[in-house]
Amino acid sequence: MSVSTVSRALASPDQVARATRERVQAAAAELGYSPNPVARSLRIGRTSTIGLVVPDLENPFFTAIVKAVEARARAAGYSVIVTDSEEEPENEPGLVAVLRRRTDGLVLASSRSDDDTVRAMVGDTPTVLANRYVPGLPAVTADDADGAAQVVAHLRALGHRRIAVAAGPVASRSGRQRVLGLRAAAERLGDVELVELGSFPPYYSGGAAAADLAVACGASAVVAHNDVMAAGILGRARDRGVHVPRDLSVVGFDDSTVATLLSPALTTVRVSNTRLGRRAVDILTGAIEGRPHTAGPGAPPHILAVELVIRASTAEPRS
Amino acid sequence: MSVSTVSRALASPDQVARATRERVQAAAAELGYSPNPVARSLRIGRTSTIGLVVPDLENPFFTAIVKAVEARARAAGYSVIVTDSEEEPENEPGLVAVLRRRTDGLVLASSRSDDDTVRAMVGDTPTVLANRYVPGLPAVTADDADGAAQVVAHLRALGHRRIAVAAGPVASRSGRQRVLGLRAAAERLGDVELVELGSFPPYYSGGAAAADLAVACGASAVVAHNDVMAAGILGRARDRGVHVPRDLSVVGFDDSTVATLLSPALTTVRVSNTRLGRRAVDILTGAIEGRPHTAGPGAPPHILAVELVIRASTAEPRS
DNA sequence: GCACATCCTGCAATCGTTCGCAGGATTGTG
DNA sequence: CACAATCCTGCGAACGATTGCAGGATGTGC
Repeated sequence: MSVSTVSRALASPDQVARATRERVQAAAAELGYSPNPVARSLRIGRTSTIGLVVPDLENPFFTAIVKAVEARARAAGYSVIVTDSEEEPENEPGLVAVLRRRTDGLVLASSRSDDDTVRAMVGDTPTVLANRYVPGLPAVTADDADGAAQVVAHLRALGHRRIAVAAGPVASRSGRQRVLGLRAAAERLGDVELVELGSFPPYYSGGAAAADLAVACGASAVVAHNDVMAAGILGRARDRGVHVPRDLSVVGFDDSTVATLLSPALTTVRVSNTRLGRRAVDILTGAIEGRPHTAGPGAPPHILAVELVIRASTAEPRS
Repeated sequence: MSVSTVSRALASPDQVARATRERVQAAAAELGYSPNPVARSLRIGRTSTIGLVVPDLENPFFTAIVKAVEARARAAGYSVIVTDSEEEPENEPGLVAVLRRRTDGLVLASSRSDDDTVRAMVGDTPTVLANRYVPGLPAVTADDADGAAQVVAHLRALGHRRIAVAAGPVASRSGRQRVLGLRAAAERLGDVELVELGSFPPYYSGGAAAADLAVACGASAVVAHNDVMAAGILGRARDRGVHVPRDLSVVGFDDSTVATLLSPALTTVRVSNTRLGRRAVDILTGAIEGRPHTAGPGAPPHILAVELVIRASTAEPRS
């Protein structure tokens, strides 16, 4: 029996006679044989592997993406090579360059590089952007602006009229969208005043710093760029004897795992990175396998709905 | 010029004349050529890729390992394929089977499978266990027992004499080691009494459940299996009006990112999964590249020292 | 019994490298 | 100038699969 027959028996069973096929399969099972994926990749030109680049593998915001991407890719028969750009834009091209050679396509999460650099480094490799938009490339993002609008509506309904914003890094797409969304919503409503603070580093320390400014400016509520900063606000407020939510309402973004761990549990905008990651993989595998593009070039980004999760850190203002 | 010359010019520059070498390198730079890693892997029989299996890619305990493994592997010229076993032991053999074919070696973090299954599924693939020990396989673990001893010493020094333990899953190696270590330390000291509660699921909810039992049993301090459970204890204590640390001291394990986010900030045993992941990769790449084994078969596991980080959740007991 | 269609199977090329081997070019030495 | 030693370079065979193509075996109909 020749290797070609074996190959066919395993890969396209209907092309070989039943007797032969069964003989092959029995032998394969007995010997524990399975085709060498490296050789297979070389011949067919596909590796069944995708690459994922994130700025920080330990940041809960990204770990949710990693988990979702890995799960979805595995379900679709792909392995995932992950890399950490360590928040440095200049690391990205190098990482992408090695990934392009070993994978069939890429998911770039929150790329910190500018539009042209992104386009140049991915070249013609099938690529999907997550939480980032570059004209000409498929992308999936959360509807941060809408989340911001929901936050403003929620706080206003509770009676807040003066709301502080603890902004995150300006380089972050979602950071900008969130501030823009809050600003737009406040203007639309007319009777709520927005006090923009920052920007702050998106860590606990940044939140702590913002807390003092928020209290000082007389706001009855503060919206943080993300949950971790909200944690910093909570911690600093407690240290200063400012009671949350009685004296100050606090809202986060992301609904990361810490949101429920804090006390009071955090009111936050849930951006489902699980869905985001899944969707990115679906689009990517579609492009790789040549299925009709859900996202042609020039298509708008897929925007996922977000959801305001109300917990214990927001309440009516005191007076 | 033949392909072999090009190959040599790029891979082993000293084997080709300087003039040719420079000509090749110039051309390669101009055309943006680099050898196809897939073909290379096929020929030399190595993929420069390692596989990493973790029970949950989103659990902060493991994300620290993922981050460290990826960083160290990248520095050593390897890519990392990650997979999530979803806390199901029965998923592991399948994942390992596909990884073995595509990678040069594996890191198995906190494998949930029993010893024989672990040995069988990895076969002769170079493998390093992280936070798990199976006789005959290289392993690196944290010194949980010592961490437990440090906790007991700390609490006893503060004046605690009745300490509750909120145990985690019995299937977890570190879970067992921690309880065993606490028990041994208490017995050694003689004058502190250990009240063992649980086991509980290692989540916020498990901690909350443990909190009530701890308060009821009259302990002045409680040691949780990990930081997330400690967060649950903190949250439940606040809801019930039990003040931490005045009425109850709380200690966690892991020093994960949440430890500092909580308030009061958590006293916890820092097990450096960064060092753990790094060390695992060092041993693995050593084995792959045939360097003198730091860990021969039958060698004891590498045990990393841990460190008690004292923050605000422990204090002298009230009376 | 023959022509023809159908179905399988094997041959051989191919994917893009690496590397042992041999031979040509170059250099050095007497 | 002859000869040996040294140094490069190219040839061609792997690595382990997939797949177009051709031909042998088998089956069908008349």
